[in-house]
Amino acid sequence: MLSVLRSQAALALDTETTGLRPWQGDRLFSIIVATAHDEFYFNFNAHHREHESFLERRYIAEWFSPILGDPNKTIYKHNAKFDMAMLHNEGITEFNATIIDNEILARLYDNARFKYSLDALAGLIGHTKGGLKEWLLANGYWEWRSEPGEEKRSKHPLFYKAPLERIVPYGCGDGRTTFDLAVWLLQKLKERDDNRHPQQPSILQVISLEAKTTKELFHMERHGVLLDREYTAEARAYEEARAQDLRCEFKAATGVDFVDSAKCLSAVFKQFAPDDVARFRKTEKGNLSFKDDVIATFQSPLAQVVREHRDAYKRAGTYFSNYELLVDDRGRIHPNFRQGGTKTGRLSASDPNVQNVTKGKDKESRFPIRRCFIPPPDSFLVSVDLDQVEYRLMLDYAAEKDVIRQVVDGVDVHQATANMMGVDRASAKTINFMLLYGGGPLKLAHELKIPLREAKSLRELYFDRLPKVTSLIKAIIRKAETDKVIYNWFGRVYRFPDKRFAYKAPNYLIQGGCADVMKIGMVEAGNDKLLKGTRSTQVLSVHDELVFYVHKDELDLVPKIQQIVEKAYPYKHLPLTAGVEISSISWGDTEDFDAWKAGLNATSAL
DNA sequence: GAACAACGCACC
DNA sequence: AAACGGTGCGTTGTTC
Repeated sequence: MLSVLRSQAALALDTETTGLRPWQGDRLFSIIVATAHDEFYFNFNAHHREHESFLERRYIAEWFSPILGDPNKTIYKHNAKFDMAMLHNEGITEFNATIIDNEILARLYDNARFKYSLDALAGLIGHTKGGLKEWLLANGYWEWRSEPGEEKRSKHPLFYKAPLERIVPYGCGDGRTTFDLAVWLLQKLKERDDNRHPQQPSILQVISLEAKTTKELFHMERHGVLLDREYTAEARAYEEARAQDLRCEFKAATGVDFVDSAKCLSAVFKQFAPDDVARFRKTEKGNLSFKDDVIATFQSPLAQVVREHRDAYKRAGTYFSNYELLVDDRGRIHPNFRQGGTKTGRLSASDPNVQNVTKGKDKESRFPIRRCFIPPPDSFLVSVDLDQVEYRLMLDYAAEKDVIRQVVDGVDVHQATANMMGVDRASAKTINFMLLYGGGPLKLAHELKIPLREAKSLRELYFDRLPKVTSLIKAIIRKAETDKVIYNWFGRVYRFPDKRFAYKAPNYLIQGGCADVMKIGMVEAGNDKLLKGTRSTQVLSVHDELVFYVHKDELDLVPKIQQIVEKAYPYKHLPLTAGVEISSISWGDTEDFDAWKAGLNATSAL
């Protein structure tokens, strides 16, 4: 059987596991391999020890390392990084095979589907996923379990206890679907590619970049980011106490138990702050809105209590306590970077979402959240951040020479726009955002707090002074409407079957274009390339920012990383630039790299 | 209990 | 004619 598998150029591989937390103790108990014609079920489940398909767990690495370590093999998976993590737990460390993730292929095939689960995609090739979960729940193979940090319990299906006559066909079915789906998607993508305009870059290079990105992300996730557990615990306690005090204050003032819901707030504010009621705005669904910018204008001090409570409660819950629940026993957090998570090609992050960690004014708070994330003892935390990458890409695409000349000379992008228009920088920045996001005059008027008439004439002024950007945006929308498909600079494709959404096309093109710049940067600067064999590593990606741990003896890597990221985009008119920040303390304490270095030299000269 | 809608809010 | 893009996550309240 092994020689059969080792002779295959392409295999689908799937695992079955005790749970969804590879870094917090869950283990695989079976491996399913599918070839073009067959499926193989490998059972490592001690629960089925007596069954003839049972194998000792220690054989996993011996059997599967040669397959996953073979650079000439292609492995198809669904949610590849998860299986890689589970395999890594069994001692498989080399992933030299090309790993193709169906979710990512499916995004390239059609970026606007509602779901990308194996279940949802199986329909594309006429397969249906077996409903083992439902069967387990209905037949007593479950137990009550509560999520970490949660009180309420829910029924948890016990896959590892499932009878073999159920789980083997189920697992093999998934393996079959994974293989066939990958073949089908690759075929469809190649057919399209063959019919593309000769000047369009091939989708094959996008697929190849994504495959490399999968490995880099796996490496980042496996390594994880170090959590300052003492700080996090202290911060959580502080914010929880603050929230508690505010709830008491609310109760004392109103006699009502605080609940942050429209029901509670509307009752309370109508009674205690009738003057503010006049200012009430409505939500999209026509209900009373209690958004921060609404209640910030309230006269009633109760509104301030609510605002404060929201802040404390969110910091304690969404950030600090969540980190404590997700940290492993080595003090590391392993965020999940979802490679097929967005319509544009960006990454998304979850468990925790490290891409929405508060920034900016958060630095002045008692416990800034970014301080939770620290470098290891002998390393620095280095952040490389592309400067206004979306605007710059748009200017380069548009070849808007006058603005570009200013920017190349060192003028900030928004200031350069402001100079062209003869308006202030803030207005120019808002307009740039509008353009990038496809906003209309109404939104512009709202953002700048000016009458609609003025917003319209401001737009006209922009169109007049930056004609190249304007015509670029119009051309992209027109192309999306007529061709129903557009390609970014790297060859990533976006479909617009419905004309009504063509206004999103410029945003997809720019946002997704930047995403590919960053993916190239990640791979080139990553743990398989520049950082291979070093004591430094890449740890996080936040859209236009990459975060590294750079060992103290390897600081010469910093300018190299910076250069790689800046050079990732082959510009025509306007090069990209990246800012570098560094800290020996935390993500919340970074300072400009050059200034830091100058300070270091000054100190050592003493 | 589970699933969903609605809301609000953090980021780029 | 009119449209601000892309995310993840926590809580509340409703419904089955």
